Amino acid sequence: MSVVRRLAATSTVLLPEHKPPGSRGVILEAALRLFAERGYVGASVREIAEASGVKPATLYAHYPSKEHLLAELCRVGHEEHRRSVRAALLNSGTDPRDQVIAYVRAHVGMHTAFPMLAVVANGELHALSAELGAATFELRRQSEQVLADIVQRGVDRGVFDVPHVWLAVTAIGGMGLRVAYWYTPEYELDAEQVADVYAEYALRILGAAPLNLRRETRGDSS
Amino acid sequence: MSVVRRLAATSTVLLPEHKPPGSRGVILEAALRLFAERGYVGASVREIAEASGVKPATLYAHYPSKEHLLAELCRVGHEEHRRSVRAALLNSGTDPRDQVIAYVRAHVGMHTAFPMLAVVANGELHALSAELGAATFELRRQSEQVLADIVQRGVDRGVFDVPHVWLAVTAIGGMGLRVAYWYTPEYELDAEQVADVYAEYALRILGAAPLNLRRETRGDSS
DNA sequence: ATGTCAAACGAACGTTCGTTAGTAATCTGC
DNA sequence: GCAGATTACTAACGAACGTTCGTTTGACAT
Repeated sequence: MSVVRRLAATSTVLLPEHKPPGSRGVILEAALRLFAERGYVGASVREIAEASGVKPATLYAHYPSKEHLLAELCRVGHEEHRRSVRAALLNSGTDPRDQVIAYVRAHVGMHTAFPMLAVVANGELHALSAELGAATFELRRQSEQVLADIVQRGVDRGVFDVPHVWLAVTAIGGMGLRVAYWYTPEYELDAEQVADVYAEYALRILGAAPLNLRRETRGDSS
Repeated sequence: MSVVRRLAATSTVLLPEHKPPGSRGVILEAALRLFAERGYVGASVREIAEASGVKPATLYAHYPSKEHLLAELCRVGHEEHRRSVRAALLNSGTDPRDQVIAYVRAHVGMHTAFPMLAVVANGELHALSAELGAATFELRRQSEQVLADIVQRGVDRGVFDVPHVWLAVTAIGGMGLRVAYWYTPEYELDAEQVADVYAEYALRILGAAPLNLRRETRGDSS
C-alpha cells in the first residue's frame, strides 16, 4: 500500500444529475473513484467492474471502451465547472472584483464538492485521444479565458493592479486546482470558508482596490 | 495521440549532479521523461529501455525494479527542492518577507528548471509503496513546514496579515506546483521573471506590510 | 405457452506487462 | 594476453491487460 493517497477525499463522488440511471451510473461512479485514486492507466476494467458489482463483459454493454468512460467523466467535470462558474457570474455584479470573488468561490467550491471529478477531469485529460478529448479541452480553455477576461477588464478599469495578467490567472487557477487534492469534509474549515479565503487571496494577488462593502470582511474567517 | 500534453516542457530533464554515470544515468533520465509524459503506470519498462538504447533485461542490472526508478526520481526531486530552498534562505535576511521571497523564488525556480522532475516527484509519489516512499514523503512534509514556519513568524511579528496561515501555505505552494505543467523556456517571460512575479503574488496573499527597499519593484515586470 | 428484448454472464482472445535465467561480449588490472 | 568482473544480450516466464464472442437469464407482451 502507498504511503500517501493521491487525494484526500473519499466520498460524494458524483452528483445525481451527472449519474445515469441503472448500471450505467454505478459503473461511471466506480470508474470515477478508481480513476481518481489510481489514475486512468492504473485502474483496470476488471477493478471497475468488480466495484460496480458487475462482470467485465457487462461494462462493454454500457460503454464502448474504457477510454469512453474517462471521456464522459472529463466532460461531466468540465461542464459542471462551467455551469457553476456561469451561475455564479450571473448572480454577481458588473464590478470585476465581485466577478473575481464569484469565479473563485465557484472554482474552489467545485473542487471541494467534487474533488474526485476535478482530479480526474483535470489530471487525466491528457490520457484521452485527440478525438475524445478535443471537446473537453476546449471547455477548459474557455474556463481559463473567462477568468482572464475578468482580470483584464479589472486592469483596464483601474481596480486591479497586477504585474502580469496571465500569470495572475495561472496563480489563481492553480491554487484552486490543488484544493481538490487535500480538501476533505473533515478539514478544520468547511468548504464555504475555504472558498471565501481563497477568493480573498485572489483579490490580493490582483492588487484589488478596496471595495467599500467588502474590506471589513477580510480578517473575520481566521 | 493525445490532444493535450501532460506538461509543456520537453528538455533539460536532469542535472548532471543528479545523474549517475554511464547507463544508470541514461536509464534514469529516460525513466524521468517517460514517467513525466505518460505517468508511472503508463510508462513501460520496455519503453524506458528502448529510450535508453538498452534491452529491458539490462535495466535490471542497474535498478532492482521499476518502482526503484521512481523512488530514486522522487528522492532526487525532493532533495533538489530542499537544497534549493535552503540555499535561498541562507542568502536571505531574517525578515519573513525576505524569506518568503527567497522561498517562492526557489520553489518556482525549481519547477521551471526541472519541470519533469517536479511533476514526477510530486504527481507520482502516491504510486510508491510505503517502504520506498516514506523517506521522500517526509521530505515533502518538511518543505511545506518550512514555509508554514516562515508565514507564522511573519504573522507573529505583525508583518503579515492573513486570514488563515495554512490556507496561505497551500495557496502559495499550489500555485508554484502548477508552474511545472505549463512553463517552457519558450514562454514569453523567462524563469527568473516568473519567479519574481509569483514571489510578489505570495507577498500579496500574505498581506505583507510594505518593505521600504522593495515596494517600488512591484510593477516593473509586466 | 411462446416470442421478444435488454441485461448480464462465463470463457476466452491476442497483447503487453514487470521480471528473470542463462549466456555472450566488453572492459580492467596484472 | 589472460583472469575476473562488469555489462548487455536473447529468450522466455506467469500474470494482467482491454476487449469480444456466444449464450443465458428474467421480465413482459402476445
